[in-house]
Amino acid sequence: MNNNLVVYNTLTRKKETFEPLNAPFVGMYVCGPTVYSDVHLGNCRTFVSFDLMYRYLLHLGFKVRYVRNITDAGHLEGDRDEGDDKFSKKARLEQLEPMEIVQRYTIGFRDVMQLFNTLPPSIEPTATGHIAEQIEMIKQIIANDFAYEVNGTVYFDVEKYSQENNYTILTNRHMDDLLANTRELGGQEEKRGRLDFALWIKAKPEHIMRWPSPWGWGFPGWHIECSAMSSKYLGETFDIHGGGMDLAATHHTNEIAQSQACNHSSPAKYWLHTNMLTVNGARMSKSAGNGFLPHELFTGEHPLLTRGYSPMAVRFFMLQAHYRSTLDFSNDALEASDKGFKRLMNACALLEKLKVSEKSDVDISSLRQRCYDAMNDDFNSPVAIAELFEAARIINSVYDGKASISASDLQALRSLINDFVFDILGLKEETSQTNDFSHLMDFIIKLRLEAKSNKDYVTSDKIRIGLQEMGIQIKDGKEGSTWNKV
RNA sequence: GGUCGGAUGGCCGAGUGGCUAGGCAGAGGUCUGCAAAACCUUCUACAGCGGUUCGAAUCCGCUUCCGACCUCCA
Repeated sequence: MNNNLVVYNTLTRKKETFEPLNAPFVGMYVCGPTVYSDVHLGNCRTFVSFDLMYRYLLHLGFKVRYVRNITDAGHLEGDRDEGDDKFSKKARLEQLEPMEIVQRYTIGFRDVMQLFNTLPPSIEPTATGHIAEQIEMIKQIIANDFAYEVNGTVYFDVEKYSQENNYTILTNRHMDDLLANTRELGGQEEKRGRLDFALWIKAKPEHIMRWPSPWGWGFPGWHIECSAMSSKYLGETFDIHGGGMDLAATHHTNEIAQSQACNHSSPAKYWLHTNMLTVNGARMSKSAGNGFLPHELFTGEHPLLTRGYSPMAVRFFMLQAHYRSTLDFSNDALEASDKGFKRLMNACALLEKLKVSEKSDVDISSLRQRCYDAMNDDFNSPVAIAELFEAARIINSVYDGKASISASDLQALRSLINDFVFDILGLKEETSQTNDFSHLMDFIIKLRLEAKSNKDYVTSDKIRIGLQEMGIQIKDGKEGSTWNKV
């Protein structure tokens, strides 16, 4: 197995050689969406980034169990231990059952993920489907004396935990500062420490989503679901835990604490965090109201966009930046990526039309190695894409008769494109109904060729310009004409 | 205020001690009935000020500016 993979581990704040606990098996847990509203593009970026990692690990030959949860219960509005969870609040607004909300946005999420050509996870567990596991875990944490119950609500005792453990191991903050800077919030009288967080929350009478527990009717706290589900499906310690950077300070910090307090073991060996998508330099987020919804992007129905961009062009745009960098979202940036993406895909399509020669003046194997080097360096897709544009240049040059390629090099080039462009980067051609359409186009192109050989340029231009207006571009070359959608 | 991360050419975005990133846009050329595409050549760069070094965009210090997290968010 080719494994020179190095990943940036948030836990150690440096790049480390990726060595699975139990190779060739890899356990990867990624914090999924909270399904109380449409996913915005920032969410999508995270899942596209982890899709890239998943695909690359699979390509390297690892047997990956990829678990990505659906959070459909318990997420509170704000850092309060009282108040509504997001599902019942949204449900009242829309006059729907909470599970109706969950169903609607779960389906929406999966549809969008499919449009972005992400592979489905191996397991997609829901929080509501794992209430029992969460209760068991809370019971164990109480038994280990790291949690306490007050009036039907169970809190995690952060200060006690931090006496024996490094609570802020993931973000390197000082406990003193945390204690000094935590906001004074209402309704927290029953907590012993101001950093304590809820594991189980007592349901108020009007609260719809509720389950019985040893502490009465309630619902799970904000972080316990991921601890319970990751350990259930991947074991107490697994290889990769991922999520957006915004989750590190609170959600992941608390997950680590819960797992340590429950199992006395660290949940994951490598913590991988993806950076934020920004708009005009500020983070795209639901609360900031600067979120782009996927369909706004695809249709172009947004004040900041001049036109729509296809899911694959957007995926390509995301992959042109490294996952740990912020990526700024703008019409100009998308425009540039869209053109580059089409250039790459057009070259890939030409691959089947190349003529082989005796000799080759291109070096495919070193190109392939450079693609591996890029991906092995913490999944550096932008560098890999730069190398693939070199492949595109080679393809175009051979097609133009300005370079030659041997049969074996052509085969190597084909497998390079297949492996990296389609399998690893997860890009795909977007032309729909290609089959019927292409017969038609062959016929039209033949007609135009006849007109051209009769020097009937009025007709040939009429065809070309007419097709152009329909979004189909004719390109005349030495070997005849080709076409593509614009 | 604390913690962390940034500042790269017209735009996006890699790189991180010496060697072209790449894409888009711009300029010139080849090809071409026209157009487009493609190919070739080319232009614009490392926030500022010091320091280390034979050599710094890259390391160190300071300054300025920006962002994220510390409150739900991927």
